[in-house]
Amino acid sequence: MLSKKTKYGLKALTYIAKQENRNPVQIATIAAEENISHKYLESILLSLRKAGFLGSRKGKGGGYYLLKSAKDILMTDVIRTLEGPIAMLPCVSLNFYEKCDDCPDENACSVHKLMIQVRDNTLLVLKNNSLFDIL
Amino acid sequence: MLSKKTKYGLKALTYIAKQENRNPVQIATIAAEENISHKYLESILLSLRKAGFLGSRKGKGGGYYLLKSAKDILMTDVIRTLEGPIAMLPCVSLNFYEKCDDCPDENACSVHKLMIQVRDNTLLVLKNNSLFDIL
DNA sequence: CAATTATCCTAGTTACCAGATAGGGTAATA
DNA sequence: TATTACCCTATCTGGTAACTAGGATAATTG
Repeated sequence: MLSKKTKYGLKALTYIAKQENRNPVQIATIAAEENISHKYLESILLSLRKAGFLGSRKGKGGGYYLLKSAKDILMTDVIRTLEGPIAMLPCVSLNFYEKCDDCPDENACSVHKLMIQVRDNTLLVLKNNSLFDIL
Repeated sequence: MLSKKTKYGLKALTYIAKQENRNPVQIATIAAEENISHKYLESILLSLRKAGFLGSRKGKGGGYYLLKSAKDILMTDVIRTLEGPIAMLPCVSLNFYEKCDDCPDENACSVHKLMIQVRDNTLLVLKNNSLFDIL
């Protein structure tokens, strides 16, 4: 299951990407329009800024804006930033690999093999979708 | 992420399915072989029995055994029993649908559409894999 | 029958964390 | 210099995954 954090983050990014002009969008605006808790959204946007997706400006007329083209923001990257691993098991994660306590040999594990298939199919979708694609 | 419950359940099922004969397998045996907490596994196998995958026999020589052919036990069914929804968002779940609090119109939600794609691709894999296939 | 075996069932416990909140600090603008 | 809006750290709270405890119940075997 995707966390609300990731869902909110994706919705906020699309909201910002949808703007006609390039003006920064304020947290309060997004929070109100997308029905997200203001303070919670604040922390999410902060993560997205630190990860290099967003830039920000303080003061009057400030807010958040995209740092790259929507076509260059891939779903895999956003999800890995906010959610963490995309795989259904740590032992099949490409970016957040972790060994299972219970498996002596993961190549012999039937669940492992199955989850690699799931992972690859999921990645296929997420890699081929940019922020631009989901607008 | 898949819970350990589901992972343990799948491993236990494959362990039972691997038996040469049709003799019941004891919880203790599976727990030891697969490095799973005995008591925890007990509750998992109970769920699988109630869901109709396993049968059980008490007393000496008792244990758990498959109620259907391994080919008729689909990954989708096992996962839905132990894990719940396969989809990444409640609003795109086929079997555990739930409306999102924040979305007034889910057909207008960009995340919603993306997650439908992910769900369909995941289902493709899980539907085409039975217990027999992952042995 | 009685001893043993192994499942059945209900009820905890513990630790973690997602989601949300609080409050002031800091920088930019007008 | 007043206002705006992001920046940052800390904290709270409810839910739940993972695991544990202990006895009841039923089947087998000698």
